[in-house]
Amino acid sequence: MDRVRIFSDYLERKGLKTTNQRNVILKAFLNSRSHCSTEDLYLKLRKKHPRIGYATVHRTLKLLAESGIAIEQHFGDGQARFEPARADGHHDHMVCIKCGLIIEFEEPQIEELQKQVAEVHHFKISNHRHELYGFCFRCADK
Amino acid sequence: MDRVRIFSDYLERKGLKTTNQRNVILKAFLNSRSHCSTEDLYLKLRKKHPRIGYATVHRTLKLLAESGIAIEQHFGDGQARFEPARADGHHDHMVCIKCGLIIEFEEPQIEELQKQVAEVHHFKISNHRHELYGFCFRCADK
DNA sequence: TTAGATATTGAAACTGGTTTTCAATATCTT
DNA sequence: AAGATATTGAAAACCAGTTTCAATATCTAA
Ligand SMILES: [Mn+2]
Ligand SMILES: [Mn+2]
Ligand SMILES: [Zn+2]
Ligand SMILES: [Zn+2]
Repeated sequence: MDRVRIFSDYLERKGLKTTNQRNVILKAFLNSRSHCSTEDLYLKLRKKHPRIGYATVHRTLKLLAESGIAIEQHFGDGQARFEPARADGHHDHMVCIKCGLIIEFEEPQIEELQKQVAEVHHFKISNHRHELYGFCFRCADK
Repeated sequence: MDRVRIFSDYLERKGLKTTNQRNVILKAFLNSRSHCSTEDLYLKLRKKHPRIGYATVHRTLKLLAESGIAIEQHFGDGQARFEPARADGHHDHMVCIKCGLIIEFEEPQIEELQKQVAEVHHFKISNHRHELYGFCFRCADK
């Protein structure tokens, strides 16, 4: 289903209202490069919509995360980043600690193993974070 | 080698000084329950050493992390937690999002797979985080 | 041992991303 | 169209963490 629809359904279910700002922010978010911070998106929006406030951008990103359209990431630099959830499912990240490059990866065997480990401890996983920090191909050989 | 010695060697190597506060904080940290925040350790210390300041506790925990004696963790509640590094090596965590219980796990196969994934992308891992969030055995069945 | 150089300390101020407040405005329901 | 309710943007508050600074402690070299 269309993500615009998913969002308006979510809003209705929660007794919230559809507004112009929310629509504009949703569209800009979906077209944005991945892993953008509130600040990133706010600055990008400001060009065409100078009256939208930072607080509204951040509130809307939180709503998008709650509705499942956005995934909130924390890569250790102290600011939240958001990326559109993918239809093709979950992925994890490698983060270059020199240049900031983010590489995405999927490894079904790891997912399976972590599921097994959780079962051993009678732990019910609701989500997880798996991040590799280090040097990308470009930064590795200095 | 004794961790007290490791720390004083580290301080000397960096041109820093051995002080009473640093010794007291190191000992309290090593005896503390794992995964304690600066606040946790500060409050614990205050009973016997009411003149030690919060800033000194936090500065010392950072030094302990730099020297390899402590590992700094972030479990998504916005505050850093520290645990003594183990002689028996690395481990990862499951965090109960209801009661806060932290379960530690080691899974060499996952470590090996993540190493392989990194190699495919010519990425040189310097450290990683792998955390499972969900419900512990006690909280799972409500 | 002592004097000078240097680092540390604790309290308080500051930082920066995030969250909340609040009065004005927009949306929704009848 | 009017009343009820939610949203908005600017500014203030929040809060873990970090920095500042004058007083104090540690270290080094006579
Ligand atoms: Mn991603
Ligand atoms: Mn641990
Ligand atoms: Zn890089
Ligand atoms: Zn629990």
